[in-house]
Amino acid sequence: MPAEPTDTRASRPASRRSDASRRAILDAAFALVGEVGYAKLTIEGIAARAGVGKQTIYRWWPSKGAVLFDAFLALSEGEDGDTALPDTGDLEADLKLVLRATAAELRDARYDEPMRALTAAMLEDPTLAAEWERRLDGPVRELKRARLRSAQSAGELPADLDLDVAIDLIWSPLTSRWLLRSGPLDDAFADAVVASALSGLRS
Amino acid sequence: MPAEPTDTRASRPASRRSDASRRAILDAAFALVGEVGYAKLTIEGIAARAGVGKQTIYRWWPSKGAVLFDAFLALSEGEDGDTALPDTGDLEADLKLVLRATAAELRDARYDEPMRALTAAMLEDPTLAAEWERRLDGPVRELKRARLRSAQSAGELPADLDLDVAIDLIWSPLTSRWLLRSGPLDDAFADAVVASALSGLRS
Amino acid sequence: MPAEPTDTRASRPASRRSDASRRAILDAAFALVGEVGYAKLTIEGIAARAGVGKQTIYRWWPSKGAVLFDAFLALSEGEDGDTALPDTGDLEADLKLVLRATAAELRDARYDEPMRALTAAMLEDPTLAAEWERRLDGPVRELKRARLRSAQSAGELPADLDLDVAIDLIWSPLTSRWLLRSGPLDDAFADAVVASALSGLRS
Amino acid sequence: MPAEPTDTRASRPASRRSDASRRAILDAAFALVGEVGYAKLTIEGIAARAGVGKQTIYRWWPSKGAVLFDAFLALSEGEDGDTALPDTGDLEADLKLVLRATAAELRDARYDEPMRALTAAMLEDPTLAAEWERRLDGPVRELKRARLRSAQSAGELPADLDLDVAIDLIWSPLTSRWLLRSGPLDDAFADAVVASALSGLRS
DNA sequence: GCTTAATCGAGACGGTACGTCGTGTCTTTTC
DNA sequence: GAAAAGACACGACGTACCGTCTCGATTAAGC
Repeated sequence: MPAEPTDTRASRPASRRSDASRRAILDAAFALVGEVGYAKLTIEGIAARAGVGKQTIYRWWPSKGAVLFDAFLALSEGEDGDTALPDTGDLEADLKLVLRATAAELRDARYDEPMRALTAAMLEDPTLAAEWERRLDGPVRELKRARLRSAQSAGELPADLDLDVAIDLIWSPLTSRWLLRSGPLDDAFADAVVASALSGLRS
Repeated sequence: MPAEPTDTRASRPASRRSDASRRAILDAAFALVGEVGYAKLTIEGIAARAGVGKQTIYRWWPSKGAVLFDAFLALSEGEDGDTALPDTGDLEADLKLVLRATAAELRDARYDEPMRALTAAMLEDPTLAAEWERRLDGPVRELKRARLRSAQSAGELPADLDLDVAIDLIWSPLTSRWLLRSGPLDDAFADAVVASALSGLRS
Repeated sequence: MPAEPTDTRASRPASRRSDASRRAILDAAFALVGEVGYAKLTIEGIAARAGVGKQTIYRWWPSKGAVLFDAFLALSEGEDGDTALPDTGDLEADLKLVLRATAAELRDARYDEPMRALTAAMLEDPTLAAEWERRLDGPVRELKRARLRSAQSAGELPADLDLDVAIDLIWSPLTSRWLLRSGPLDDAFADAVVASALSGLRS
Repeated sequence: MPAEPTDTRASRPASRRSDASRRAILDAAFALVGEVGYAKLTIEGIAARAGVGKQTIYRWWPSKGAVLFDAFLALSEGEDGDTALPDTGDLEADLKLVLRATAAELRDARYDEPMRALTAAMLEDPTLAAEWERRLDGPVRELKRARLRSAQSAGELPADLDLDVAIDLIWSPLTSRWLLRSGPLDDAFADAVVASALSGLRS
């Protein structure tokens, strides 16, 4: 994984690393994985597509999974406005909104294959999974926690609720269906999951 | 994937296929994937371990993922006693029992890596995922549905409940945590998920 | 090599060997070697072309070279009228006639590639070469010797001439040029070789 | 075949080709073909023996025959002192000397099998034969021609003699016997061929 | 502004595995 | 009991990538 991602704004003192090559590699990796899938993604292919020597990739990344990972990071650094989940005071409505948006993204052809590839990479490489947890999933999970805590303060959720269990209950049905394509990822499903999770299956 | 799995009892007249080789290949694949992981699992390695020519694998399976898949099938055909989920009349207790058992299995070193590998294979090959759905996950899901229907009859669950959503709500937190190693898979987690899913987070 | 070739006219008592298959194999081998060359000639290819099981070939021949060899035998058994070289009393004229005919045959596309193939087979397999010597080249060489002996009787050649050296001197330039394609195989060359061999390079 | 053979003395700027690997491959090919014969010579075997990746062979040579060919070239580049045939003024004696030496070389176990293999390769691949003609046989033939021309100047041979026919007449009996093992390659044979060729079979 | 060392593109290298083809042996079924 | 058919263990094919290693040629730093 690349040394330091977040302090791009600041100094960057000692490195003569070519940013043009870095971007070309990341873009090529993202584009390629969407075309051929993770299994057929190769370092050589990325290098050729990016117009870059193989060594330039090996110098900065330990594996194709790590390249792919950084391609995702670069993507989310582009947007990254979402510093918080919506909080209108109506938890159920807010969650439905969020899950519908997530489902839409997972249905988007541009992201489906690459994210599936990244998931495959993490399945086979625990260090990637840990990095994902630290850099992307962790922060997002904290946002989710914050929204649920807000609901606790508002009395919408019990104060002693285990937030990690709650988050899994709300979000994992979506990712689960997506990963194994075991059902449609539509708004109705998102709504049903939120409603059921909040009110319980028992009436 | 081999043509006919279930009619092993009957004739099998037209094929000169060697059953000894088939078993050796399946066993070797299962053992190897536990040792080296899915990414480093190779057809050549399986053939060598099984004492078999590569062609014998290529003749009957289209990919290493398909071999792995059949290795799992062979495994579950061995046991296959579980024709139903426990039904004591107490849904919550029964589900806790089942989820605890599932969690235990996912924690078992003998199955963790191979199942992770199979999941990776299915992520990269939709036809494998479909086959998995048809042959293993589908039947199991039907057992789950049956148990929930029984609970509906007993008045433990509302009659108009969407059973597919319910099943996802109950089981996906477990698989989700397992896949990305995002938390412990202990009995407490299993219990908490079942309780929350049934009673709702709002309670 | 097949057991007994020459007594085909007579009994054939104990063998249930299929003559149709034998002919089909020999024809297929001869045709195939003309199309793809010796290196790419395969037992499987011959069997497929002949509509015959591989085992039928392995049962009766030890190698693809042996099959090819028999294909040639079958060919020359068809003709085999030439029980003697022409003997008009004029040795030089007779030899020119014979060498021109040989050169013409070597130029014939139908025989060039197959004979080249057979030569390659003999280069790599001394037992084939020995068989060739015994069954085809030997008898032919005896015909040549007979013609030269006749010339000795007629006083055209010295009585103490080493006939084997003489035969090599007359015939090997032709085969040599043919094998390595080191020059044209036309009538002029044949004539020049005969003239030079008989009269000597010195004057 | 490698691009430039003769300008080894000069720069060689543009190629990053490893000379150590090249030599190892050539040596391995020559050694192996002497041990197992041409038919059982494999690229894989050469690579293994040379301690080299297969791709390094495929990168620089189109076939095993071409490798073998270069192995011979490398050999003859080592010696290559023979810039002319002996010329004592006595053509017959000189030719006997040369043919005896050639016969001795063909009898030498170190060269017999490899040269036979190279001949087989050329039989099956006309481009190899052409290259052989251009690089080895051609120059040698020029030396022969030069010696015969010298004999013409000295009045030992007629001025209008076709030198190509003469060369074939003198040298092909030797190669012919060698190739098909149709007789002994001793000094007596060499002497008889030279004497007969020069003086003619008709005494 | 000059130099000098890290980085770049390119690509050869020793390897491993790919998926295919042919070998020679074997077994099963048909004639 | 030979023949067609074809599965099998084996081994080589020729290709694709791996990750490492030179090669000059930029190229940006610090002297």
